[in-house]
Amino acid sequence: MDGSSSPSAEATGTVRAARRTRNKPEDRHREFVRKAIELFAEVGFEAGTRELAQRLGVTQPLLYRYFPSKDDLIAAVYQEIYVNRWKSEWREGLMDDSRPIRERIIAFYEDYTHTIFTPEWIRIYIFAGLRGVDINRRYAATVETEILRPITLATRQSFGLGGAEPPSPQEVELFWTLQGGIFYYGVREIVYQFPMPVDRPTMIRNAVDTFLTGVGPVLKRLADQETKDNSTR
Amino acid sequence: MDGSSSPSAEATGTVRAARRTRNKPEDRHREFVRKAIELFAEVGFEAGTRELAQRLGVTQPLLYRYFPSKDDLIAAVYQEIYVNRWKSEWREGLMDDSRPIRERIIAFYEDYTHTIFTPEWIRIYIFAGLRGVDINRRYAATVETEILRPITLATRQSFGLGGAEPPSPQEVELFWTLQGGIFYYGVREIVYQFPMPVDRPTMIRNAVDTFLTGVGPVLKRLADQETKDNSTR
DNA sequence: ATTTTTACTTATCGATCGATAAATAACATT
DNA sequence: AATGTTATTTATCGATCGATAAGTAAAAAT
Repeated sequence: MDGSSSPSAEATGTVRAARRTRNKPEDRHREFVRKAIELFAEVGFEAGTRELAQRLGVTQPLLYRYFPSKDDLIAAVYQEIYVNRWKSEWREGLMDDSRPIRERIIAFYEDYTHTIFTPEWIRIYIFAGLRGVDINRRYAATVETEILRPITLATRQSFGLGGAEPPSPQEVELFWTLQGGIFYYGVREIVYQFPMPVDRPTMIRNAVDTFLTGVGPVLKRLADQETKDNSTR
Repeated sequence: MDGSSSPSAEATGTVRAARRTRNKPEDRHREFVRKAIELFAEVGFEAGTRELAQRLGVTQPLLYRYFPSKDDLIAAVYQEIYVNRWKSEWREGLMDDSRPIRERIIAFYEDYTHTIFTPEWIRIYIFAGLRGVDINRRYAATVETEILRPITLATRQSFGLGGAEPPSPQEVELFWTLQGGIFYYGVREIVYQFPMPVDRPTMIRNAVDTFLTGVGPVLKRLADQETKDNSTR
C-alpha cells in the first residue's frame, strides 16, 4: 500500500520517521481523549489502539504511558462525555416557577438535544449500553432525579394536582416515554442516518404539546388511584 | 481451566474427541443460526466463530461449510429475526375500523412489544444500527409504512379530521415519538437492565392514553397549517 | 459388499490485537 | 556545558481472529 521498505513497520503500525515533538502531559492526555472519542464514536470500542495512535501521529505504545490499559482510556472517554458535559442549569431551568411549564420543557429539550445529538454522544452511549458497563444505568438514574422528577412535579403543579409528594413510578414512567421519544429521534437521525423531514425544534414542540395536552387526565387518574390505594390500605 | 493435555487443542478451540454425529444440512443450518442469534445477542458481532462452534459442539471450520463467511452468517441472523418475525396481522389489526382506535393501538403495542422486547431482537437490532448496515433503515421504513401511516390515518379519522390524503411528515413524526417512547422502555429494561417498577401493559396504556388525548389539537393545528400552506402556495 | 458422496475434523496460515521491555532523544536542572 | 529526567520510539511477545487445505469417517448409492 505504501512504499515503506521495512515490513515490521507495517506490522507494528508505525507511521514513518518520527516527528518527535515533545508535549506537555496534560495536553497529550486531553488530545488523546479527544481523538479517542472521535474514533470510538465511529468504530466502537473494538477500535484498535494502533488506529488511534496513527490518527494522533504517535506510536501505539505511547498511549500506555498515559493510560494503564485501554479500559482506562475508555473510562476517561465516559468521564469527558457524560460527566463533564452535564449542565446543572437544566435542572434549575426546569424548576424556575416564573415561566410556564410548556416553555420550560421546550427550552430544556432544545438545549439538551443540542448537547447530546452528536455522533460522539449518542453512539458511544449506545456502545456503552451494549457493553454492559454501568455508565448507562448511572446516567439514566441522574436523568431521572435531575430532570424527570423535577419535570413531573412542575407539571403536576401546573395542573393543580397533588402537593409535594414524590412522583410515583407510574408518573415518572410517563415522562420517560416523552424522554425516550425525543431521544429516539436522535437515534434515527444520527445512528440510523434517516432523512429527517421534520426539524428538531418542530419535533420537540409537537411532541411536548401532545404530551402536555394529554398528560393532565392521566395524571389525574393516577392521583385518584393513589389516594384510593392509600385509603384501602 | 480444563485438563486437556494438548496445547494446540486449546489454541484451535477444539472441544475434545469429536462426537461425529452426522446431521441433515437444513437442520444444521437452522441450528447454527439459532445459536448464532443467541451468541450475537450476548456479545455482539465481534463474537468469535470459535466460541460459536464450541457452543454448538462442533469444530470451527464446519461453520464455513454452511456460511461462506461470517458476514453471511450475520445476514442469515438478520433475515431470521427481522424478516421472519414480522407479523402482517399488525397492519391489519390497526386498520380494523370496527374497533375503537385506542383499543387497536394498545392491542398492537402489546403484541409488538411481546415480539421485540427480547435480548435477541433489541440488542442485535442496536448492534446492527451501530455497524451501519442498512437493516435498521429498511426496518424503520417498514415500520413507517406498515404501522405508523396506518395509525396516523386511523387516528386522524377518529378525530374527524382530514380525508384520505397521505400523512404529512410532521404527522408521521408525531407518531414516531410514541413509537420511540415505547421502544425506549424496552431498551431500558433489556439493554440497560433497569429495574422497571411499571409493567409493560400499564406503561403502554398510560403512554397511549396521554398521546391520544393530546394528539387531537396538534393534528388539528397541523391540518390547518397544511390547508393554509396550500392556499397561499 | 463395495464404491461414492459429503459431513466433519485436524492442522495451519496470515493478520491483528493489547501490552511490555528496552533504547533514544527532547527538554529541564544545575 | 554537563547531567538528569522523561516523553517518545523501536522491537517484540502471546493471544486471538477469520479463513483455507487436506485428511477422515459416516451415510447414501450402486
